Formats: sequence, C-alpha cells, structure tokens
Amino acid sequence: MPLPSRVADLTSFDLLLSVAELGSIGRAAQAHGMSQPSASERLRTLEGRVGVTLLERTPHGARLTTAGQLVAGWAAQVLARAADLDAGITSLRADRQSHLRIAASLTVAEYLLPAWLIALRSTSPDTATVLTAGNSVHVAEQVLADKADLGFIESTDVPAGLASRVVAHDELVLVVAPGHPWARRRRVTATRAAATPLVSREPGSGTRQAWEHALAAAGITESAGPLLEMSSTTAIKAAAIGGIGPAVLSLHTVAADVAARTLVRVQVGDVDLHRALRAVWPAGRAPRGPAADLLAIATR
Amino acid sequence: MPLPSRVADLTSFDLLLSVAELGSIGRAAQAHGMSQPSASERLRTLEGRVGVTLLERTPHGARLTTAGQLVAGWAAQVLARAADLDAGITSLRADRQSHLRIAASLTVAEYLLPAWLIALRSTSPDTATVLTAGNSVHVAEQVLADKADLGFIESTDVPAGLASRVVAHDELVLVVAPGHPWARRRRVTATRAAATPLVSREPGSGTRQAWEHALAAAGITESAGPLLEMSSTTAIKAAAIGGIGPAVLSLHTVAADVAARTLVRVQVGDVDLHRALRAVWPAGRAPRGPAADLLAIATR
DNA sequence: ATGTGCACATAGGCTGTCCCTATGCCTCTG
DNA sequence: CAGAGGCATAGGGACAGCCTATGTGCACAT
Repeated sequence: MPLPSRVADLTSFDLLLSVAELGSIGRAAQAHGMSQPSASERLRTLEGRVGVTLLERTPHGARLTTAGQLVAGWAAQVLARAADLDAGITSLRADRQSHLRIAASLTVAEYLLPAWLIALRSTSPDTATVLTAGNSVHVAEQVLADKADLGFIESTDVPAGLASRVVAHDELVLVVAPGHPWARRRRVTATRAAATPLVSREPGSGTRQAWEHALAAAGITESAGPLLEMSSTTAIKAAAIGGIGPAVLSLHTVAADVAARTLVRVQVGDVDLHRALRAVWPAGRAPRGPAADLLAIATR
Repeated sequence: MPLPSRVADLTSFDLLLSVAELGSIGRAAQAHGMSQPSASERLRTLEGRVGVTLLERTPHGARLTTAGQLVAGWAAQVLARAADLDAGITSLRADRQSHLRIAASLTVAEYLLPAWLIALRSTSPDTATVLTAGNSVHVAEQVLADKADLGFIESTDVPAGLASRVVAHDELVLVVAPGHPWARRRRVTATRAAATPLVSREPGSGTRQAWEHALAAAGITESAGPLLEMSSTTAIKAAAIGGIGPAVLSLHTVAADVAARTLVRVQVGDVDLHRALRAVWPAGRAPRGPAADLLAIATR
C-alpha cells in the first residue's frame, strides 16, 4: 500500500481527542500550545477532509457528534501506537546518560518493548533507557559483557552464564497471497513446505534459523533454497502479498495482514513453530533497580 | 496526554516503509508521487528527528539499519491503525451511491468494523459502504425499516423481527487510576462498586445501561448516582486517569491504558459483565451480496 | 433589563515548510 | 571507458498554518 492519504497528519486528530476530553476548542488549543483560532481552523479543515461534521459547537463549548465519537475512537488507536513508536524512538537515542540499558532481539523490541517502556515511565518517570537491538547471540554477549542490564532473546536455548525467565511466546507462521494455491487448502505438509522455495530473510536471521531448526526437529533435513532473500520484514511481506511466493514470518508481524485478508495463513502439519521469548540476565546477579522494575512489568 | 511530538507526520514513516519494500529511495519516491530529492530530504530530516541513522545508503540503493528495522516495525503498526481510521472515515461519508448500508453500535463500529471493511475491500473492491452509528435500538430500527442491509448490536436481547448471529464478545471493566485505593486490592464487591459514585456516560448510553443491567441481574438494586457524567469515552478515560474516580468502560476501550499502567483494572465480584456482539438482519431474509460477504468476514 | 464573561468564527498578514527542476558525484557494469 | 542507476546539493517558488485583533451569540448574574 503505497499511500495513505487524509490521515497523515495526526496533530488534528490529537486535537480532536483533546476537545473530547476538555469539552472546548479553546481549552484544547491551550493544551496544545496554540491559539484558539488556529485550533478552530484546524478542526474545520479536518471536518472538510473527513467529510462529516465531527463537532457540535455551542457557545458553551464543543462536543463530539456520533460520527465524531467514532472518528475519535479510531484516532485514539492510531495515537496509542504512535505513542509506542515515540517510546521506542526515545529508547533508541543514546544521547543522554543511560540508567537502564536494554538489549533485545528484533521481535521483542518490535512488539513488546514499547508498551513496557511506557509502563516503566509511569512507574519511574526519570529512568532513561537505551535500547540496542540485535540477534540473540548478540544480546547474550551484551549482557555477559555488562553492556546491558537486561536482555530479551528468542532462542530456544539459554546461553551459558545467563539466568532467564519466559516473558511471552512467539509463533512462526507460513503465509501466502490470497491467490496462491495453498490459500484454499490452508494446510500443507512439512515436507512440502520444506521442499518449496520461500521468500525469506538472510541466513543469519533468527526467524530463518528458527524455521530451519523447527524443520530439523521434525526430522526434515532436505529443504529447498530460498526463492528470494530480503533483509527486511517489510520487504518480505510486500513480496508475499505481491504473490512472489510463500513466506515465513513471526505471527505478530502478519497478524494485521491476516485479519485484513491481504495474506492467508497456512498451517504446516506436524511442526512446532512456537518459541519462547525470554528475559535474560547474568546468572547469580538478579536485576536490581529499574531493570527489576522492567522485568516485573514484562512478566505481568 | 496532550502532545505527541516527532511522530505526528506519518508521511515520512510511510516513505521509510516504502524504501524498505522497494530497496531504493528513488523508487519509494516514485511510489509516493514525489521527486527523488524530496524523498531524500524527508528521510534525512526524519533521521534527524529520530536521532539515529535509519538507512544505509549505497550507490545501489538503500537498506534499513537495525534501528531502521525497529522504527519501521513500530511505524507499520501505526500505519495499520491509520488504515483502519481511513477505512472508517470512508464508510462514514455518504457522498457516493451506497451498495452496502451498515448500522452499528459504537463499540462494534469502533473496534471491529474497520478491519472488516478493509477485508471486504480486498474481496470486493468496488463495494461502497455507508456506516451509521447509534445505540442498539436505533440499529434495530434501521434494519427493520430497510434503511440498513446489516446491523451490529451489543444488547443481550435480540429485538423482535430480527435474526442474529454472535460475531464477537465484549466485556465491561471497572478501572481506576493507579493511585486509587482500589488499585492495590484489584477487587471490590459488587455492592461496594454499586454504592460508589462513578464517572460515567449519560443515562441513555449502552455502556451505562449494561452496567446497571448487570448489577440488577446480580440482585443489587441500590446504586449511587454518578460522580460525573460525560458524553464521550475519551473524556471519561481522561477523568479516570486524572483520578477523579472509578469508571466503567468497554474492555477494548481501556486495553491500551491497562497495558501501559495508566489505568488499573479492578475485578468486580460476582457480576457478569460480558455481553455478546451480534450481527442482525430482518428475520427470514438472509443477507445477500456484499452484506453476506461482510457477515462471513465478521464470523471469521 | 442589561452588562459581563465565555466560547467560537472571521479577517489579514506573515513566516516557514515542503516540493520541484537542474546538476554533480559515486559505483558498478558492459 | 562510457553509460546507467543511485543519492546529495542548490536555488527558487507556492501553499499551508499560525498569530493577533476583532466580531457574534448565548447564559447568567446583578
């Protein structure tokens, strides 16, 4: 999907949410550090783009119409994910002193960490965090070398010298475009899946290793080479959606596409594609301070 | 939260995703209908805002760095919700001929319909839809009067003259700010909850009716008046987060806040707060055409 | 009744952002 | 060695967005 369109500017939607909260355009403007006329005009043009009246304006304030409540609800979802993105970005910048250094695999960092970071900020607002992403081996090295206070990995084995706790689970899924022959049957044998060239990540990646590992555990040693190797999950998804071929990806990655029917999930018979996501720290040295807080948040 | 900040402009992130998919800044620019220098500059300023190098530029194209993959992953989540918002907005505008008229309660319209609409678009792209939101009684009227082809309601009883199918479930939850006394125990008796003034919707709302209905079903007839009545879910959430008092809301509404620890869920003993969400249509007249497609999508 | 306060709308002017065309530099390939 | 493909830089122009000042309407208090 190359282009979204009228939803690109989140500021106006955020302003709409503030109006809903505060009950008046003027107060919402104040909360956003802008003048009342600016807010008024912004909301007016927003209504123009949406094509529906969102606010009921009275001399005593402004309230959402029914359509406005719908739009506000949808916008709140977008803004919540934007807050995740912002939290993630904050933890990526290394420009301030770090009190909490996190090393995480891509899957954990993408799907779980942002919410944890927001939760951590609500318990201890002043904790600056630095996030480093890498594969599981890299994470283990960082933790062992005391370059990270807490690590998150997705390997089945816990590297030597580390203690761990399972914090979540992940699952690899095989997906195809809706037009693909496998999309109708929704099931293939492991042997057949292994014999079919896939769109896949590069050899070193955790996802690819996990796939090969799972096939090996099911007794399948022969497997076809990749149909196409790409370095980013996004590119692989786009290739699969475009019908280039089947792909294996993390369930989290494709959940939205499966729900929207742009990709179809295909069961792979008799192969265990689950894997645990674990927090790790140096054996015998339990996390303290903010690292302990984060661990508590991650384990619910 | 009045202000998000550096994530307000989704265009740049969308552009980043396109670079990941297409492997080059120039092609991404083309996909977005802009010139290559514009895209180049946009991405450069994006990197400036993020504070981290996101792209590895080579004379053969551009690839995401590790940090870039993380940011792209988070951004994809935001854009997926933005696509939901856009789909919802499209269905709200009544400016084109409608082939499929939907009437839905707010809860269904907010949390389930956008994904269904996107799925519907992938199966039958040319179906124009019109969405009307209202309470369950209103939805029933629309369907019975043949002003809507398909309705979605959240009441426990199916109105006379309508056939129905359960498509999902909802749950009311009691939430308080983390500093509230109930936040520690995480459980209150139904009697106590009923005796406590709550931040709540206006009397006619489905959520408020469902709450009172559930208390009555548990044998509790006495209940305190509301602490504060507000017309929008957003305002109620803000009041609860601000510590004004406990609030009762749909689980979907507060899931993100509970995950982020800005609100704490409190169990209410011995009260059944579940309710089914149902698709409805005129009895004896099964949905056909796009309405049947949508029903199939909604029921998985 | 009438004045005052609060809220939203309109007008006019300015600043800044964003985009486009043209051009240059680099690397790989034939 | 030349050409193609890719990204960066320079300069100029258009439009969007914001601010201050002012106008209008309603409710409540005096």
